[in-house]
Amino acid sequence: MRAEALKGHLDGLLLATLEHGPQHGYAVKEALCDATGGRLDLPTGTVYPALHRLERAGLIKGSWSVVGGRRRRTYELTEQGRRSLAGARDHWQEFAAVMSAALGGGPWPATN
Amino acid sequence: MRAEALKGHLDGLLLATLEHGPQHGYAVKEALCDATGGRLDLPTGTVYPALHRLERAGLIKGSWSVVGGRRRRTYELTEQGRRSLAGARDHWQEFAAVMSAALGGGPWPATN
DNA sequence: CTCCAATACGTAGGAACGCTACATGTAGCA
DNA sequence: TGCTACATGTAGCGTTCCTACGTATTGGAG
Repeated sequence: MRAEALKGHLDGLLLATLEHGPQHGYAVKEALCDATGGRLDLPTGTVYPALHRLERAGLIKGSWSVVGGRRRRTYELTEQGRRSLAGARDHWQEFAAVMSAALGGGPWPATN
Repeated sequence: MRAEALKGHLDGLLLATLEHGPQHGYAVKEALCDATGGRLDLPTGTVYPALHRLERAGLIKGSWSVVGGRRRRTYELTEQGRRSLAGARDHWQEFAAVMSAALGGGPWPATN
């Protein structure tokens, strides 16, 4: 998967992962990997800065804890984050429609 | 549409537009605008550098001409460009599948 | 005749993003 | 002892698209 392809779409993925409940960064990364059958195995250098960015933006809220001797920062969606996730889903629909219209080769990936 | 969303996906769109036949830059921009119902109205400062990039990469081939007193650079797909377009479509399918799997809220945009 | 929009090309500079590479530290197993 | 998995973090880089210009022609509105 091309690196640039993800740009602008990562935030939505992270928010969507946190929608299932509070998670720490490493768990988010693993959850995304699992949800996509290993096709989206993000480097930690991508995940952590993105989470920091989301927290600065007020879309998620983090809190430190220690589990099994390891420190964790657990994040959960804020109300604003929930709204942003809904917006991200809308934007994705829009973007996918535009891409499919312009890229051609079958409007929607049929059954795939 | 968020600016970042397009990153990494523009090349495929340009190649797909040129698949219908040779076009000059401005016409490509207009064609994309039309194909998407005006939802993708790219600035020329995005289109021209992208075409230059594709030409440098050997995916398209340009040639100058003059029509109605205006100089035009008409581009057409190279064989390599055709292969790259096929790859771009595959990558888009893959990417869209990953996004839908992780973003949730209905695997495919249903009937939309 | 003048002005402006549309057509048609171009570049410079900036902002944003994700990745690579590295650093730190714990737990657990061979 | 050494390695892997877990868990977090930052600095710097490369790519990409956008904004804001600049140039030039054609043709229509006023």
